[in-house]
Amino acid sequence: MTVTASESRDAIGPGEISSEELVVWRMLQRAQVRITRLLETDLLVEHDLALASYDVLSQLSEAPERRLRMNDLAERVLLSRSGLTRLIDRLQRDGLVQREACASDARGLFAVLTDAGALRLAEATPTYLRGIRTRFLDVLDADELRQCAAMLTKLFPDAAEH
Amino acid sequence: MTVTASESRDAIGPGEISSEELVVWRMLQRAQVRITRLLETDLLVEHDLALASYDVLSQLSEAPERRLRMNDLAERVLLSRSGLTRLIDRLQRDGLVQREACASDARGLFAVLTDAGALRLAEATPTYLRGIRTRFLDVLDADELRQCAAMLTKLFPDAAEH
DNA sequence: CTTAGAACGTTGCATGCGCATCTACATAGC
DNA sequence: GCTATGTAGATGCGCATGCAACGTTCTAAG
Repeated sequence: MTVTASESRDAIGPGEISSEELVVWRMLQRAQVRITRLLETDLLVEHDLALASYDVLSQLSEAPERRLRMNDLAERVLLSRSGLTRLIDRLQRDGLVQREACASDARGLFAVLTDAGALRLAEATPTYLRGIRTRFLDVLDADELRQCAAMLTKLFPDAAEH
Repeated sequence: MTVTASESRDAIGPGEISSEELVVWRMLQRAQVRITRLLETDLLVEHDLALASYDVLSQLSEAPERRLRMNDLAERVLLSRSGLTRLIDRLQRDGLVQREACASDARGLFAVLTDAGALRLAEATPTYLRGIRTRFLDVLDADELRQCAAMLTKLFPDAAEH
């Protein structure tokens, strides 16, 4: 079952995938995990803020009236509804976010960014941007960045939203 | 820290990052998370195998004598040592892997792929390859794949190993 | 109006992970 | 040889997450 790249362009299994292609996928996985971890530890060390928390604050700060419905927010930060419930619990406990009822739908709640949350976000943002720049953007030139964007758009046509 | 100014006309913060660049990063995050989740649920549904478990089996199958030191394996699958200890516990309980002492270093252990593990891997591999192909490889053409590989190599020069 | 079904958010539960710590062994310095 | 430091792997613990189930509220069919 060892994947020996004997046949150059040949299929190595039912998937018709060359070993070079597989390597690209593995590299992508490794790169993404490693960059994300570096970013997260930066935020944790310098601002005691998890990456998921940063994402929530960031999304809220860009939303109209600094508020989003729980469901909507969960989708944007790629969390399950229950996961977001707990995360908002923590952020609310820390005073960075608060819940507000929704007038038009009694089932719904808004997560609203507080002033303290906006401040915390502003403090952490330089760290976040620096991390992305040094680990990702600086390494690629303008052409590569365009190519990257094009590929990502093909991979997930709706990924550009938000 | 190297400031290789990406020459962005509309720098938006202390990090000198344009909003387009930030969007690329967000898209990358979203794409990676979503592809990984789809892949994982495929494996879980069809073979009751987590992605991390698949990675372990896969790495072992490619290693000489189907065995790797715990430490080495942990690095390859991007897991902490304790995380790998528990994962190998589970795989061993399921008979897919077993631990063997290391002759040259009494502290060390090998994780060894069993025949049952190799079989399970063989069963799951078509699902895995199909997922990567349909969600990733099929979407990109040969040029894009080369560009992708080039970028990843720049991002992590050592990411190509294994 | 009534009722069935869907949607929103929360909760119980199980899981999987990382950090700090521990023990056993290895290696360098004396 | 003997001690000090480092390394391999396991363990206690806490935390974050997802799934399934629940109550509440909205919506559509009759």
